[in-house]
Amino acid sequence: MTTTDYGTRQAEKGRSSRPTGARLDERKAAILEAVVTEYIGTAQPVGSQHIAGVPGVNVSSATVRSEMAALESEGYLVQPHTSAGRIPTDKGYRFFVDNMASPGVLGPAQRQKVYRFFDQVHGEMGEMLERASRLLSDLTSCAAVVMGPPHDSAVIRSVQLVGLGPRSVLVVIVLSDGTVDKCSIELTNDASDELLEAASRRLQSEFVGAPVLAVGPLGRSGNSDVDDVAEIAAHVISEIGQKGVCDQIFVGGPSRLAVAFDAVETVRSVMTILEQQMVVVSLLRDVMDRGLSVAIGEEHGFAPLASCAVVVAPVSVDGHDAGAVGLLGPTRMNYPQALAAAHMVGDRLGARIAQRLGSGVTPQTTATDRSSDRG
Amino acid sequence: MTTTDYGTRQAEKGRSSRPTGARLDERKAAILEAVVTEYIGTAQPVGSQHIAGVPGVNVSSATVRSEMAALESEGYLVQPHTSAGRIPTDKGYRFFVDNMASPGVLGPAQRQKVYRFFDQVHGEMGEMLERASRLLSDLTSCAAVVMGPPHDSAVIRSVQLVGLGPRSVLVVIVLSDGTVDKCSIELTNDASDELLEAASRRLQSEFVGAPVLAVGPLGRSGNSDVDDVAEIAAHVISEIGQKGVCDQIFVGGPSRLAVAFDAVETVRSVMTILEQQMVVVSLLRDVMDRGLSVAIGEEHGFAPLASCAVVVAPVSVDGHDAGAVGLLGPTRMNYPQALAAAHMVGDRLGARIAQRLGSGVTPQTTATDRSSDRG
DNA sequence: CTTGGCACTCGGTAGAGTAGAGTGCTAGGT
DNA sequence: ACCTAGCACTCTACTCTACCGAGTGCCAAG
Repeated sequence: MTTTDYGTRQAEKGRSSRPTGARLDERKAAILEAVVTEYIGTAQPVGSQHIAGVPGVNVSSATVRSEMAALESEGYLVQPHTSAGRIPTDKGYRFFVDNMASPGVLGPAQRQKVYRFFDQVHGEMGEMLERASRLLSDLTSCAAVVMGPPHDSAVIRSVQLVGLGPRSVLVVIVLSDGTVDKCSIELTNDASDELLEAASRRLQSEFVGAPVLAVGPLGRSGNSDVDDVAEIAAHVISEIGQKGVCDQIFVGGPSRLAVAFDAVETVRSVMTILEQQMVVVSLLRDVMDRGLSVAIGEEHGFAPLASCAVVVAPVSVDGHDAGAVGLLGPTRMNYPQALAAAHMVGDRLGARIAQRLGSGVTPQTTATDRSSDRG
Repeated sequence: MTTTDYGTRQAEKGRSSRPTGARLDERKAAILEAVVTEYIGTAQPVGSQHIAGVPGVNVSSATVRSEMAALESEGYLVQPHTSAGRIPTDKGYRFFVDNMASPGVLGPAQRQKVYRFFDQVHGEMGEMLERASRLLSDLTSCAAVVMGPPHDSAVIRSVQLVGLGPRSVLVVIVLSDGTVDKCSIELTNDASDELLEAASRRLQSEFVGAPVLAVGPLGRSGNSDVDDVAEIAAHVISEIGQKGVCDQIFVGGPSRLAVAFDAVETVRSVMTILEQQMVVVSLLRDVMDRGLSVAIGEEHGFAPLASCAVVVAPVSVDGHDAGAVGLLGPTRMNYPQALAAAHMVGDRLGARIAQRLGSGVTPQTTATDRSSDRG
């Protein structure tokens, strides 16, 4: 047999490994990686035979078995039941993710999709984010989340009052990040177009250029009618600033969850979560604040999503936080692909926003960025 | 054997009924109704015994059996297999819906929810519609769709150009129905604030008060810089008008589908449909154009939704089309409840929009409307 | 025309048996 | 000291069978 001679003595494994499994010797790592890869692909418990053959693990199934038993006792794998194959635990996935060779590459077809998307995308910011969420979900077959830039660093570019009915006024503000927010208010008295015009001018001169978070009460100018209207408007503007980021979230392809999970009950509960924007936002922020780009299973401390993994990638414009993209899927999601897709889309999105805003990001940065990804 | 002679002559039931079953005698109708009601509640095939007892059908199970057999041969019921109970066909549901005693009433708790919602709801139009879709899905445990007013009757109230970057401009338009639409454009040359201001004024004077559909090419005014910008802006505005209604659609509670259908495959395909706004819009419009408020199974001619029923209710403001609300669920959905909820929310929504816009709808109309529903 | 009775049908469930995948252990080889 | 082939064992998934029960259609009596 060809199996007679192999890595005779790749043996020093158990020696160098710390008890809690902070580090695994090379062969264990290779086996774990093979198990995870296989399980991600098939969703079936992986037996030692399937692993014995893969390149990088040129040992017999018997050896694999004993290594797998060790990996199980260290908490990286579990058996659904005796005499079944092994399944990775959250800890197993975590090791896999942390030790992934490359950050992962998208297939050429998928990268092409991304490039074409960002070449073609146009229209308004929200629309772009929404379509980006669909792109991401398309690439990864996961549910995707795209979170727009937080308002807290945004500056007001325009304030306008538009009369809709005699006492009904729409306050429209445009922020420097390209988002438009709006809120309708009801007045106690009829307001003429001239009055609204005057109030608009007052708000413009007061607030344009100011950070949206800095909007506060307005001093009286003397014209009490104008002041009344402007005061109410200033109030809702500051409210908009407070509520901050929550508006700007787009979920793409939740239906992917229905195919990713086979238990209907799981689908239902996960989708219910996804419908609660606040929860999703805080989940993503929390993961990012902890400096992670992947949260697996219970790592995010959010019980209803214990069977899910979350992948996040920041979007930054000129070094500033400009939101994030995220992926939600089963813990056995394709991490290399998901990470690659999330980071690539996140990068591109940031570059696109920068370009659109004509902010400090230079064309070179974008170009370099891009060629490095292509090469 | 008992099998020696049968089919004596309970045969003449076929006699009085028209071949296509346009009309059913009272007892058949009562039995059909009982079967549908029971099936809606339990999702289990309904046997003759369960029906024999219900008020309105005070006959023995044997009689019910023969009537059910007749109903089956007329196409109102089917048996999943011999010696199972009966399940309504689409035709059966159709009869049920068309002959429902009342348009259906919501339970007091649910009506209370609706009233509270419309008392408390505030903020901008889109937000209200979105929250309404959640309300509806809450009330009915179906996926809900709320479609905003079509733009085609809307008049432009305001046009504004806001500079975001040196060559990046956001076109913001406010329509008379309270919606705000926006689109960013890229210029080939840098534009100063003054230039944008001038172009804004030009667009304002040209288009404010005009129906959004009437926006067309702009004549030259002489100042070519201003004209260039204004022309591009006019173009995107007319595009916004064209794309019309598609922006304004809100889907609430798609996760309900995951509990309503037990087959994961069905969940996936239906949800995929729901993610395609265009399709949903045309579906609702189509059903409404055919003068229906319910489309059951294959009635809507949309194969992927053959196992679904769609309930729609128009939203009208002062007699004009102002969108619609819809519900999507399994064909065995609770039609009385769904119809009642959809119509009630549709009505209230129309009244609320009217009130907000201060349009021709008088306070009385609203008040009457409301008390009639309450009484 | 209705109803109780009866024979029949057929899906769902429970139990037994089997095949197969996978394991842990051990003895032998390098 | 480690790897590997072989082997006995375990346990799930699947099949087959029997059976229960809900439900039906038909009939004969009221």
